[in-house]
Amino acid sequence: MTVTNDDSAQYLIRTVSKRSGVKSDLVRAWERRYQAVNPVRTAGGHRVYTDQDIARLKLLNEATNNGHSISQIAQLSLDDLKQLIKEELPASNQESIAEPVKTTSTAGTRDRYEIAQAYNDKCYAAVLAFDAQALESHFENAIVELGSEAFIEFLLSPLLTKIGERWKTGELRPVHEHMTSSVIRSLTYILRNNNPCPPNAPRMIVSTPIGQLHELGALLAAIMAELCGWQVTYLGANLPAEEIAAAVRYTNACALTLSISFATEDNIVAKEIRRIKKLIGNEVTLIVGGRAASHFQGVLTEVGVANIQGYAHFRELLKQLATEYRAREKILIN
Amino acid sequence: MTVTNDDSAQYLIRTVSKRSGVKSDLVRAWERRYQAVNPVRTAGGHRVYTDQDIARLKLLNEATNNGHSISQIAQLSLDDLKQLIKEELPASNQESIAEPVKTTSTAGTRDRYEIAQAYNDKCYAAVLAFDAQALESHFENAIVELGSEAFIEFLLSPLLTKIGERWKTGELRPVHEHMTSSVIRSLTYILRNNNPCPPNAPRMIVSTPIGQLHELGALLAAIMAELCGWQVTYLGANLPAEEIAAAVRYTNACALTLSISFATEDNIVAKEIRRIKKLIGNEVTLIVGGRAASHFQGVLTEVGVANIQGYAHFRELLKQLATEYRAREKILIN
DNA sequence: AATTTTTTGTCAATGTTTTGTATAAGTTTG
DNA sequence: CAAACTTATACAAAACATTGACAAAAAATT
Repeated sequence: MTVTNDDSAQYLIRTVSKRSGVKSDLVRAWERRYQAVNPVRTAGGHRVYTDQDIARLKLLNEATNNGHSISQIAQLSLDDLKQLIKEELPASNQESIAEPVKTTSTAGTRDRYEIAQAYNDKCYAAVLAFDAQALESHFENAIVELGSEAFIEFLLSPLLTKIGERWKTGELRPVHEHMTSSVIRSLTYILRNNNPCPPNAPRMIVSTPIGQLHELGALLAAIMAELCGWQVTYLGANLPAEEIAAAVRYTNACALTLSISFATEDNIVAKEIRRIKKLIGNEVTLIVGGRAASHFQGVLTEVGVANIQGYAHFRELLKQLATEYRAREKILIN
Repeated sequence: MTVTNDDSAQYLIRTVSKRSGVKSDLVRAWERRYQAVNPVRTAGGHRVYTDQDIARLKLLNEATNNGHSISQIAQLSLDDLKQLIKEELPASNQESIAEPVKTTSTAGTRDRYEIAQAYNDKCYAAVLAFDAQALESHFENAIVELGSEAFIEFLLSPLLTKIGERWKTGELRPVHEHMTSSVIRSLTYILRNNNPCPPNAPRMIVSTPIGQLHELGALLAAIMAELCGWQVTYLGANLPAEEIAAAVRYTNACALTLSISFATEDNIVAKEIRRIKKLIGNEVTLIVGGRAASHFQGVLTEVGVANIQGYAHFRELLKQLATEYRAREKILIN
């Protein structure tokens, strides 16, 4: 993986420093002493870096903070570095000595937004070109650079919206969406490992009712819920009410999220939602979101479902519900 | 997880000390007096340790605390040390998570088969219990312990067959399959990373024709193809002929694999296969496999498609085609 | 039981390496 | 021209290495 990335070098050293968190002097020192990066030069000799270089420096920074010596890891490949960081995570709970947890000089919200913007363009271009490898590679870098939260809020969420729109205009075909969701599904693995879910996390099922073939929205919901501390079982799209309800029962889930991104004229969706509600009962919180959810406002209010109003709203709801259920769980135990 | 076979992970002594709980001076003393570890050195003479060294020192520390004399145990192997610790505390504080002990020397085929057998039971139990987390965890361990090849041949392939069978008898519901494929899809990431595809790999599209909702077979095919050196774009299940053909065109794929695991009475599948063949032409190799593929033998021979006869057959075909296409590519370049 | 020997963890002295940062003087860029 | 780069050299704090010594604990011997 990550074979081909955008090789187009474009950043000067101050940008690289700002984004990676490594001071300019140090970037040069690492290059001089250990060839940690190999930027090309302008005609005048200024260093020009690629996105990969930034990701690389960011990882090197993190790894050195974790105790690796720069001289030893400077020449590792991007993949090896990622591996290295990943292996660090489980070790952190073994720390006997209190460590001065170094605040990784995180980019400000403003910066992140702009970075995400740049990634957004690249990712969309990859989708349009049907280049799954490039898409995955961009996503990987973006997760490293932005962190999971910003990745979802500033990149994934807008990107999926954009894809949805372009699909309607005909610029994209259904396969584009399939390919994209395929890439994102395999990325789930990284995101999950970045935020290992707490042991007493409440469970949630995420799916799409019958007739709703678009799974990007559901996928986004699943990822967001995981990041908010839920233990999510994602089922994919287009499932009958009975199946969804069975999954809720099996997992003992306390919430079910359905994504509806396409407004159909028939009343299948409404029917399915009613059936689902009946099957899962009132103990399980039913959440419905998606671009076309408001089209079914009638049924939603009828069965008493909160319609999600965008990213922030959903996130709040998830966090609130999670603490609520955790509290309830505690009472049951005591 | 946390498999310690990464030779690239290199730490200086302070980190080793912090992680293992053995003071730096003592680490050096143990090395000097008993060769408890054999760190390599930097050009300047600093000791550089691996993850294994850390694990080793951790165990040595624990063992000495338990009353063993360092001189006696310093040279024991990692496995022996683990054994030692285990015998000491039968049920007290089992703090360390049971680790999938990777035998340093590669297990023989016979062993692997048996190991896979054990995992098979565990995995199926997880599927039955609808426990996605457990399933993912078992898969992760199995990949480490068996290696990608054996994982697919001895575990994944039989497991999916079993799931398919049990689904027919009604022991499993469709959701079980959805959950399983969801887990496997996110696992794709690991497998891909284990076998980075070569730069000049031939491209393949994997999907399922319309009406075929079962994606496990396709997923398995995709994973196998990736392992055989293909660059695979997986599209999921239930796609119309036009979409699949579009994907082939976009990616310039030289092969298309379809999985058919359910024999329908209507002739939609036959129709779709004919259309696909027409759309992609003769330049693109069309491969059809799956439990129910033989049910459509008529169409398959009509359009000239090889029907896959099991794991080994598919694997051979993949490798053969890959080299064939790579050779053709070379000619085109020269 | 008392004495000697060995084992083992810790420390100190002294010199070297690593590594982040700083300064100076020249060059490129807009 | 000013701001931002460049190279080259320098510097100091932190970390590491080696050697040798020392005392408590454990084991062996008398």
